[in-house]
Amino acid sequence: MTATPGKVIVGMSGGVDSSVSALLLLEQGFQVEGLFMKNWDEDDGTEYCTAKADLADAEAVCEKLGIRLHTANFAAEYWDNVFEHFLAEYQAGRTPNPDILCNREIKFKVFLEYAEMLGAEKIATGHYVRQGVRHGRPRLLKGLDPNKDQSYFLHAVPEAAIARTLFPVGELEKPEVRAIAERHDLVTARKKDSTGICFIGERRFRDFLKQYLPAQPGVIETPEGEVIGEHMGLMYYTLGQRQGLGIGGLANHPEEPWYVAAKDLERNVLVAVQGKHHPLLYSDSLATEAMDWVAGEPAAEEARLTAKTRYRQSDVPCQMWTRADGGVEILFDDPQRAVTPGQSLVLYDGAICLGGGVIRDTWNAEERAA
RNA sequence: UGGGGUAUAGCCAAGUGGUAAGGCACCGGUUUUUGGUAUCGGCAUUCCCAGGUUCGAAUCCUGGUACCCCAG
Repeated sequence: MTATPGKVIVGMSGGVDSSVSALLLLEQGFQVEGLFMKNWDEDDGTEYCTAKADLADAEAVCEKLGIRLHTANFAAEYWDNVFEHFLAEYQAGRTPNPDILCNREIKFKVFLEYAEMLGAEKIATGHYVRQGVRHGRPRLLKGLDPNKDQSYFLHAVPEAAIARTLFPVGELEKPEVRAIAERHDLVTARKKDSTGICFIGERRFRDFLKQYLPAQPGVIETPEGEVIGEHMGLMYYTLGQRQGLGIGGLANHPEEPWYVAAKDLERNVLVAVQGKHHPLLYSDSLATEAMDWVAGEPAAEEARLTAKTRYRQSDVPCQMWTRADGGVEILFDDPQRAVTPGQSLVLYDGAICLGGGVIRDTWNAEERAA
């Protein structure tokens, strides 16, 4: 179908950010329509209710704004292109970030194609990111509100998809967004921010994973090999984790909490250390799988940049080297806590999000020397 | 069945006559479009049991019980 100039489809989640995005685009003169996606077929009653409530909220907002709301179900694509990878990663002992894939594979691919089919020129989402242009090319920039910046989640989206997307709330801070919603009497104005895996929602994590993967219990050891507890299955734990270890007070050990330092898949042993800043929790270098460059290409073969190893941490200075296999190697100026394989390293040049890749290996200074 | 020691919350552990510290674990809230992290709050009317002394006992006395150590 030929694109209609000025026609934008907004991904409406039923939250305040997408609600205000649609509103702002209308005020800017775009021909706006909404799309509510349901990409997870519920397996229990509780989630069914929240998805239903979200749809109802999206409908209410669209009615208020006088725009049309489409609905679509991409559950098959979500399962094949996001969820199966998610499960495979857990099975391999890593800690995946499904929402990064969800953006690349669903919101900025399937949704974008669907919007094109509806005759839209562009899509829009409620993400807190901005766009800029550098050397004549579109750039993904951090959101203005440092507390809400979501560029980490969009680093794997292709440059071309970013160029066709509008991010109306990226130039705002969250309180302003809520104030705008309040002023226009949108039902989502005071709705709590959603959390949990996108489209799946908040779950009791262990119970959720247990439905898909078999758990193999084993023991928890110190790095010295002392058995100090039992784990319910390595996949339930991630590096740096404190909650859920169930290790109480031990005679001849300090009164400090225990954290996951490593997973020994071969022996099915979880290795824990005591104290939040134990050296074994830190690493100063890493290597990634093949990178996704939202900026189109690596800045250079070697560069001084900043990077995040997880969402909601401030980016820290590092040295980057590209590798022939498409991955990069990173050396941080300062050791970073709980850098976790499966999570993504995302690189920044100032406010520009360059791209990122899944962390494959990590090392500390001693390991590099060896 | 000789001697010695210890019994306080799920765990570690303060407290030796004045009305049960602290930590870990766990549970709940907040933060958060992953998993985590962080943060706030909750968590022993009761100190192995039964008597006794005392105005008052986890603390002193008596008798049990359990576990540990040494020696047999």
